[in-house]
Amino acid sequence: MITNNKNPQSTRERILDAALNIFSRKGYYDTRLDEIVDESATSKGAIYFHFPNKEQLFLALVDQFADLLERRVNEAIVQEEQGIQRVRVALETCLNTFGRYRRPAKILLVQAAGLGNTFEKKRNEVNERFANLIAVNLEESVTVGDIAPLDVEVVAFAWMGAIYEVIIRWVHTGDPEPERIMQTLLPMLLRSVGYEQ
Amino acid sequence: MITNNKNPQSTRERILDAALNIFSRKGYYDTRLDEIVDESATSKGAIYFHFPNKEQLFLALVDQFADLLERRVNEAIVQEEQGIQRVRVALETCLNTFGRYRRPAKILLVQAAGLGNTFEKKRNEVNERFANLIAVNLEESVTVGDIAPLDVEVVAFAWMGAIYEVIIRWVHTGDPEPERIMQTLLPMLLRSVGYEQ
DNA sequence: AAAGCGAGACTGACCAGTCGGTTTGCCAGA
DNA sequence: TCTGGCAAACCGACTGGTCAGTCTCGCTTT
Repeated sequence: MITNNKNPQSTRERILDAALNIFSRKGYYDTRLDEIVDESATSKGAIYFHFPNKEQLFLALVDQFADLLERRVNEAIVQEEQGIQRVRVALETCLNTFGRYRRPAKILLVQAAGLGNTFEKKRNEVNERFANLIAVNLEESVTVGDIAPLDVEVVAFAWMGAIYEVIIRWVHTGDPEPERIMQTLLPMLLRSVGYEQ
Repeated sequence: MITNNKNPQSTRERILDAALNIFSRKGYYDTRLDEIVDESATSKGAIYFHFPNKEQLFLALVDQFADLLERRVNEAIVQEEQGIQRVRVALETCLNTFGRYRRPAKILLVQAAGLGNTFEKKRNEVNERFANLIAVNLEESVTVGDIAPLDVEVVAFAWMGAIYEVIIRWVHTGDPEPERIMQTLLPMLLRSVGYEQ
């Protein structure tokens, strides 16, 4: 396991790290590649060696975090038996993960919106992935009889929106704390589909 | 009421109209001022006579729509007596207004996010206005005894997020239709605070 | 004639992306 | 164990297109 670097982290990782920091702080358009170069202590050449362009560098971050989130949710879900319990742990895991990874959350939730059509496509794609995950498990909850039938698609998107907005606010202002979010949002969402804990 | 224009619409309005069209279609950064010039059949000079810069032109649109929305919600609310009924018509009015004004909605909900700090500030400001409106009326519902006590601040933001996300999806894809949104989202949100129609 | 309004050619800062060059790691052959 | 050769990884000065904003001029209205 030999690296060609004095630095323990690979160049690619250093770039991703720096990009995450700056993008999450300034947003896509206000971030200059040269800032990423400085922060990562690499060079333009290195960036363009590892990534085709600025856009793809950004999207790599989005994908990276979306993958992580999905993996965690799936891992958590399979432990539970079908029905509302799966829905609950899915929500818990999302909230937890966002809480633990504030900067990636900001990139995914905030910075990836309103950047033009390429980014919107990506955001839709990611959203659809998660909304679908929720919808499937809600549907199962209905089948299993945990909750009454409802329009799971709309509910799934509404839930995501609710989570996003509260998290975004927390990302911006540090308030309300994850603790409080968990205590209010989780029961509220479950109640919204007619499930009283 | 004499204008110095052959065209019935004032120049300022033509600019705002064109800007709305293009911004909502392409987003802030992908919109060229020259496109707005073409679409509005005016000139750079006219734009810079009426607006200090591109950013302010965009924000003028955001404000314009936020004002409209707030006015409508307030008008609707005063007709009802305090408590959950006010909450219900506030939601109804929001959903209705977004439904009727698709392009402005897109500007407010999508294009104003992720554009850097100036825009985020504005978005927060607008959000806070509406979240507060909701929170106040929820608080009253609690006082009046329509619903059990809860963390109205978190709920308010969660509701806004839920509405936003579903509306955004509709704006993008045309689906689900406002009808369906109304039928699912409204009861769901009310249920989330423990109020069964 | 002066103010109000608008036209549109022009400018210059900015910054993503390029490109010729260097360094490093690795291996084959002697 | 040295050597030379090669490619992958990396460096950073430079470029060229882009576009927000400026500026000068002209028309219209009072």
